[in-house]
Amino acid sequence: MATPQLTPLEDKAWQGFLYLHDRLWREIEAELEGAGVSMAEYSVLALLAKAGRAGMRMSELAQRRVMSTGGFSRLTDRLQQRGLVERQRASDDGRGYVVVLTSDGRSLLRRAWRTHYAELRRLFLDRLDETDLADLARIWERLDPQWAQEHEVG
Amino acid sequence: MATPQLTPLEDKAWQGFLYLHDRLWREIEAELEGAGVSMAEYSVLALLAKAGRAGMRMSELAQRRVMSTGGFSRLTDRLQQRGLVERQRASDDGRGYVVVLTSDGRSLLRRAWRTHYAELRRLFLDRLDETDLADLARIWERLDPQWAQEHEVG
DNA sequence: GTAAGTTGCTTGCGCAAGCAACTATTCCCG
DNA sequence: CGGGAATAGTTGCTTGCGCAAGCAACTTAC
Repeated sequence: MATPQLTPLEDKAWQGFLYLHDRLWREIEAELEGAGVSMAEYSVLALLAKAGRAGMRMSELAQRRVMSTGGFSRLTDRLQQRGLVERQRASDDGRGYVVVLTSDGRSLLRRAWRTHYAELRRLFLDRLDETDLADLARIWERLDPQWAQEHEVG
Repeated sequence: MATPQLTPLEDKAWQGFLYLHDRLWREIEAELEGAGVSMAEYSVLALLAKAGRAGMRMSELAQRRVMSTGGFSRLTDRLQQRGLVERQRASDDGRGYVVVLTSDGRSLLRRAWRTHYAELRRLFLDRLDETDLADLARIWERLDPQWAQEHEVG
């Protein structure tokens, strides 16, 4: 049996996805270093900001960040040690924790956001138009309808 | 000054990019484990296969893989120790090496490719049509014209 | 031809993340 | 209810990677 091949278009679509993700991630992370957070940390803080006072469960955060619960437990440790985040026992489930942003966390996030936003504009948003963004959104929906549903504009 | 906000569409396009990359990477990597290579290793072998007998310079491979030269040096060590790859002194520059796939490397890659291909179909290609792929290719070009040029279909 | 600087790769060190084993709590079913 | 299975999170260990310093080979300027 002959090994199947990717068409040039398939290859380009896939390779570009891998390459550009890594490149943008690295560049934004390098800039964020000035604000004192890694991309991973930043994105957790951002999720928590959206969650507000209610906070979010460890496990859900880990899932959204696509990382193991073990790894996430340590990430939370670091944020907590720096006073950016609090663990609160979940009222409805004694096994779990709800993670909540502290006011220090909120203000660090505000600072980091400026950097993050500037880089995002420079590397991503400024280079794409509405159509491109809509195309991307449609593609992510096709690749993971479940994710898309949870990110419905409601 | 008010902090600028992302529009819902901008947010979705960006978050989906981050999330889907990580999810697909993880799932494919999990399957590749059966073939005995990580995604990072796999993609180096694949680059080398394309390069053929001529091989590729360490530095170029590191760049394409978006990793540090130090990290790549170790990655090459691992592949070389397993006999999948050879370092050959570069004839035109005594500091550098050219990395070349061995026949063992080639046959491992062939096996890994089947797995990789199946997963890629399942998670990515089967869910998108030609238009989607073309949209992606166009978007990668806009995000990094230089990369696109190097990946010209010739 | 030699000194000053650059580039290609390697190496010591530290950190962040995964896995798997463990604890504590909750759920499920007889 | 009682006891086993499932779930939430933590911890010990391992691994892969980045950073920065180092070495050797190349380049440029004088």
